[in-house]
Amino acid sequence: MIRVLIAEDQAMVRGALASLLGLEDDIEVVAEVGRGDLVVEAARTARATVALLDIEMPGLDGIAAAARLASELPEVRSLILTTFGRPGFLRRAIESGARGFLLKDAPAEQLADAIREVDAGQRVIDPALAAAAIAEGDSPLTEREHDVLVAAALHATAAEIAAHVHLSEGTVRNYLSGAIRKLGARNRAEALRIAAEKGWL
Amino acid sequence: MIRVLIAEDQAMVRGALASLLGLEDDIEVVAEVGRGDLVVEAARTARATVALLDIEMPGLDGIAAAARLASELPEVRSLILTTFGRPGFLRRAIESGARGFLLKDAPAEQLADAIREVDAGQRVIDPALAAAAIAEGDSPLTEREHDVLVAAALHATAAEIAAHVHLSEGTVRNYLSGAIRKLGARNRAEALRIAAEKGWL
DNA sequence: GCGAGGAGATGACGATTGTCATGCCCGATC
DNA sequence: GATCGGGCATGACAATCGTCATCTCCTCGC
Repeated sequence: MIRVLIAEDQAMVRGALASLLGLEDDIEVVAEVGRGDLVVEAARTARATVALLDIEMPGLDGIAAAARLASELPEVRSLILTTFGRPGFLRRAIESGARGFLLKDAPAEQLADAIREVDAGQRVIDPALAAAAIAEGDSPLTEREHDVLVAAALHATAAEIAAHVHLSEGTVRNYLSGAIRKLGARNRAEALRIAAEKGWL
Repeated sequence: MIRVLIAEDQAMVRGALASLLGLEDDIEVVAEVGRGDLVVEAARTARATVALLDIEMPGLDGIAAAARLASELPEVRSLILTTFGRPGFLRRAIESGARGFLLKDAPAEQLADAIREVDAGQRVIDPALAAAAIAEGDSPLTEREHDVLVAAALHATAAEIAAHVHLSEGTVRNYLSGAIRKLGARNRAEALRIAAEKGWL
């Protein structure tokens, strides 16, 4: 019997996935959580063997949850199930120790098979997405450029960004300028769109 | 027997919802589509009585699909099932003839009951969301301000926006200025965030 | 010790943006 | 037909933004 934990913040989808897996006679859903920071605890007490993790979750995102599982409960295999096929997400997920990466666009029948393969120790990755991730390459952004860009997504003006990342306003503009150039954008709003699309935020 | 059509673009979620509804013995899933523009056709041939519609779909969004159903197949009751509790979405959904509005955050057990109520001719609306929609009021934006804001979300510079909506660059800035003031924002990026949050785009 | 190089800051610049006053055109209303 | 208001445009202005050259620290490697 494969003991599965489901981590997904939308209760309706969580319940629906559980019902989908309930149809399989070699799979048992032993835990359901709606927040990323409850994953490790629930996986331990329910003795899960596979963790099905959404990325967008409150508390802790699915990639970070996979990293914690890998370090604290390495016998639990993580399978990321997410909406967005951002190459950067796939890369970070694999680096975090996830064993599989599945899109919610994939047909429902594929889920149980993917769980079985991950449970058997194999890796499950959408081939097209893997190719895209390799072609995409890594983020060209410096760590500071990345931080400033993230702050720019939350705060409107350069002065606010500067206050939030503890830099001077001019330096913020310098980093933003670098990010804009590297991303081929024409202003910070476009740079944010591009970075978000590629999963580099 | 309640004959349900499921319209949801993410195949995995669509299949999971179908499996969830399959557990109910008075509900039958008679059609599944992944695009909004296939809803009316599928509902007609499958003789559905309730349409479960996601909002974010390619081809035609769920709200527009509900409007088409209401005019072409008025005997089919629409139930919107969506991720975002944006008050503007609820308002537009109801105006489009939808009979229910459910969030994916709601517990899975609620789905079958909501479908039964909608099928029986009742309305199903999350009370908290309804209150928020009433408190929120309607969008304060002019039709032109709305158009320009939408164009601003796609095109980066004022000149590009102007070309896209067939206005002069100065006029575009005037409308953006009005939208920024009405939304309490401090620049166009913040105005876009606020409008998107409230479902006014 | 010393040079290289990265992080951060500064100041200047031109371009873009946000704001405002003003004017024109046109359909609606009285 | 006069008036009003909305849609659209223009021009001017200050503030902000994007870019660049330059400077100071600090750290690392030799």
